[in-house]
Amino acid sequence: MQPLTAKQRALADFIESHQRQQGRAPTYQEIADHFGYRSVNAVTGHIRLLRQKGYLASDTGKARSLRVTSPLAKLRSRIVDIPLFGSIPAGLPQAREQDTEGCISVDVESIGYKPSRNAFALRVAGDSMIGRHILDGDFVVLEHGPEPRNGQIVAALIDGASTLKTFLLKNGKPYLKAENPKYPDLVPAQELMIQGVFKALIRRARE
Amino acid sequence: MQPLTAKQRALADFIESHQRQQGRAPTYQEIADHFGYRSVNAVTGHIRLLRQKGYLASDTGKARSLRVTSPLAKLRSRIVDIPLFGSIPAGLPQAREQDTEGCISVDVESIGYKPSRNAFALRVAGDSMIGRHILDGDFVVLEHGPEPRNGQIVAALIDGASTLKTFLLKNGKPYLKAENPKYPDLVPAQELMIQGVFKALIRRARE
DNA sequence: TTGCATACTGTATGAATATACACTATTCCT
DNA sequence: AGGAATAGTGTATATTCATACAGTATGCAA
Repeated sequence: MQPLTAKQRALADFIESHQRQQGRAPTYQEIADHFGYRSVNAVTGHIRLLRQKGYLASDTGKARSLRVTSPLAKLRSRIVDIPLFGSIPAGLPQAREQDTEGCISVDVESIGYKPSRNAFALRVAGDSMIGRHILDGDFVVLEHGPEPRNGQIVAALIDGASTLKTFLLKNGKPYLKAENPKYPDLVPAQELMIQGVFKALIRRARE
Repeated sequence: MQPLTAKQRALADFIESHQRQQGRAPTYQEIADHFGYRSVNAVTGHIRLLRQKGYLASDTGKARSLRVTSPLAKLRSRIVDIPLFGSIPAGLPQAREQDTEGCISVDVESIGYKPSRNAFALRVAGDSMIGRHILDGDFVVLEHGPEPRNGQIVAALIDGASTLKTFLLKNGKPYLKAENPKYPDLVPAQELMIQGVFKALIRRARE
């Protein structure tokens, strides 16, 4: 790709940040206003060059159709928002709207699967799953609904709090196992509410 | 929030998916076309109701300004794209454009810090960092540039391949330590290229 | 039945928007 | 000095687009 001049890079950066912050691309007029141009044609010229060099794309005649063709944007796929629950009191039937403390946003490729509407995220409290390399403070993405298979990690409601455990089948009976010797080993999974199956994990570095 | 009718939900869904796939919100005409309406006013009515109920926002008079006010979208912050390198041969000066195998896209909140232009991601190969609970196949986000502090996890170029190690200072001298007894313990960090400091981790569930 | 909300068709209009044409100034290279 | 590329001002215009006005039809509750 041909290099950009300073002005052209500034323009491209502005278009990209406007797109992200406002949710829509700027118009030529808005670009001109931002840079203090008294003529929209100052913008037109720059855009033409940016397009020739392959940094911008747009549909002729369409309003607000400017797109920065960053090489990364091409690789990015669909971004999904997964609600982060502080606590899951009971059945989480349609709890998506309530109790949402935050939001995990990742693209589908990054977490390796396409979350359904029943996906949710939890912040891990405690080190009961350290044997499976899940740490206190990690964020786990879980899928609600599917029947857990032997050995999968699940979130279960135990004594009013949701806890991560390994789901085990022993002689056909489901058990939950904590992956830390400090915790009681096997809990019969009878009457337990399995809230979700572990799908992905996000960890932040400690400072 | 008041509930939506089936038609209204379909409309909201279309607006959202159009926004995501095309990068810009649809016009009233485009919505009408998509649903086969012969009049744009069919759309106008629905939009008015969606706005009244708080599901949609738009700036009057602005083109393509429809925004779905999903409760999650409000929580989502800026999404950043981090290039995923297959391998980092040498100094990674401005290697962002090349060698990019993929793209990790997350919002800033989710990974807990704002990546700079020097951030990059690697797929972990091997279990040399299992002592720090980083597994084979995990994706790690690293920040290039800052001087690593004692105990931080870094990616270093050793024998032509980048490897994760713990950065240690012993008597003022920098060492690199693998967190697995199977690996040689301390490697003098002299002459080694520190490529980045560990900032975040993304793990997919094994199937 | 009488309303009332939803779900449309059809027409119209002004503002928003992209984009072409005509020029000037500056910088950099030859 | 001359020419090309970048960086602007100013004016104009055909679309695109949001939105208002005037209706019709249907289901649903009082």
